[in-house]
Amino acid sequence: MEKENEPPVSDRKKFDYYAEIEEPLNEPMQLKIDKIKAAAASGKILYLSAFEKNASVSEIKAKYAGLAPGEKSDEIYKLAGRIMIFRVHGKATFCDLKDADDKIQLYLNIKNTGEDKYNEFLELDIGDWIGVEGSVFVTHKGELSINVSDYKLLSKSIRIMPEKWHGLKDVEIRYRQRYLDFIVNPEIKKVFMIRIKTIDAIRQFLNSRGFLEVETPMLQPIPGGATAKPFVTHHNALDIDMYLRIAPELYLKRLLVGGFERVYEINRNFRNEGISHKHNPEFTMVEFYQAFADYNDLMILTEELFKYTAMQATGTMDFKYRDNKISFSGKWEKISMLDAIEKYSGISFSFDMNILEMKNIAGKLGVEISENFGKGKIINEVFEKTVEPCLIQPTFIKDYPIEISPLARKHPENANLTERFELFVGGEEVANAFSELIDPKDQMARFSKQAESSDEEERITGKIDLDFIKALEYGMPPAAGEGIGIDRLVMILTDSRSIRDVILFPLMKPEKE
RNA sequence: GGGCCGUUAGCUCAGCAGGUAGAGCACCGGACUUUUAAUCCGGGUGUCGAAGGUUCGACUCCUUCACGGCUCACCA
Repeated sequence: MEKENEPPVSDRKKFDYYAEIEEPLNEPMQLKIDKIKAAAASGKILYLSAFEKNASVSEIKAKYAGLAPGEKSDEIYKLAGRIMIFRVHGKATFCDLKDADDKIQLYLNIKNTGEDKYNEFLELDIGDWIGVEGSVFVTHKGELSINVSDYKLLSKSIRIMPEKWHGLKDVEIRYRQRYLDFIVNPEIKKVFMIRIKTIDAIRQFLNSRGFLEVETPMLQPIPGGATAKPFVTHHNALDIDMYLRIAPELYLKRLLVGGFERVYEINRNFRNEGISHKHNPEFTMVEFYQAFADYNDLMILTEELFKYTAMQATGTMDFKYRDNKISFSGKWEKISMLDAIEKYSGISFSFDMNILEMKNIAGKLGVEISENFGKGKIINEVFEKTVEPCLIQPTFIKDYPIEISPLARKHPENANLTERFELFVGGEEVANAFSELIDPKDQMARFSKQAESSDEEERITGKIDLDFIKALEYGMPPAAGEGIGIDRLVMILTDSRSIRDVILFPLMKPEKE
């Protein structure tokens, strides 16, 4: 970061900020900087502290929607926004002003503003923030406009805006400089509005069902509740390593031990793994727990939650996602994992089968099986390969093998299975839930098995959280819990190709100097 | 991490069997008092992602690297 030609600290006052912005400086920017320097030298204030506006563009547009060409209002409005484009016609000028939700055309006429003010206006640049005062009218061509009588520069823009017509297409710049993306590609705001409304709807729904929103540690001494590599950090004063949480699960369950019956948390989890169009290192989940409920209760609740959320966030239950049409309406299918495999691939697996026979079948399907895979893991691999891509409409897959479900309660009818379901939409998993394991002895046994696993990743996350076991020893009520990946859900609701399209500031590798 | 592709002006993109680049928008100068991608006249503003190599000569060919996209593997 240090530059060789950087002046010593004592000379910093003389340091020319504008000369250091970028090297080399393009001509349009250089001219803007010259303009700024000249204005500053003449005592002009380029960055005001506030502007008292009395209307927004969308309010004006709603109020004067019925105005006919040639008609005008007597009322004077004060609006503020960013200049997006100029159309100069000699002694009259049009320009578009964009505020938070919409944009409106400004009209300046030298006769109305006076010569000095008019000419000064032409010195403004695209990107500048201004406050304007004027009346509403409709042009000959039918465009609702503001006839500006006075204006103020509120904040000066130094950089050049991307192109007005093609916008900003370079996805790298769009993700890195999301603010520019919002300025130039306003349609992306719809995606993020759906995200905002989705989270809001989930809160409303859970609150209405008596769930309490809580906050549990993101900085944890032992990361648990999922199988994933954690981010490691260090607490200086305590001189201990800490981990960013991979899931809130174990803390939310402690609250059930403490007597809370329904809790939820909406926030980030962090997993130190690969980045892809489906994976960002930090992602948002809602996780909730309901005492005295089992996974069947949560299937009913989940279906209601998704339907409510979809309607609140988008106003519809029918979506296009990639090449598929998805509908949240109607009753959602519930099918066990083994039945689903039989339904979609014709293979009838059972735990009575010889493991070699299972490996054989899996091998024929082209599923890669490691030596150490047990029956449950083989079944899951076959499921992912043959069934998952077919689950376009919302489908609950239930009764997962115990081998891949270390925190779920055993199925009462089959000790190889658990009371667990996942919800699939568009061929992808969006929710994962189960009747919770509440027997400390059983939980300890499963943690120990994980800790001894030959899989390195499982071992890292297999550090046993003895305090959690202790909590269970005080008695946790029967409960069911669920996690829903909000980024994934928003991707479906907005037909987004990449998780980065639904995250405001997705992680990007730092640009090198 | 593997494979494939991309990176040229502030933005969107051309270009080249190897002779150091050109359009539109933006920007600058001029005309224009209801336009809306305003129009008309004039002006190209560049470390062709970075570093090596081949060559008389590289934006172009080769190698390595960086960043990004798609895809496979793993995970949500």
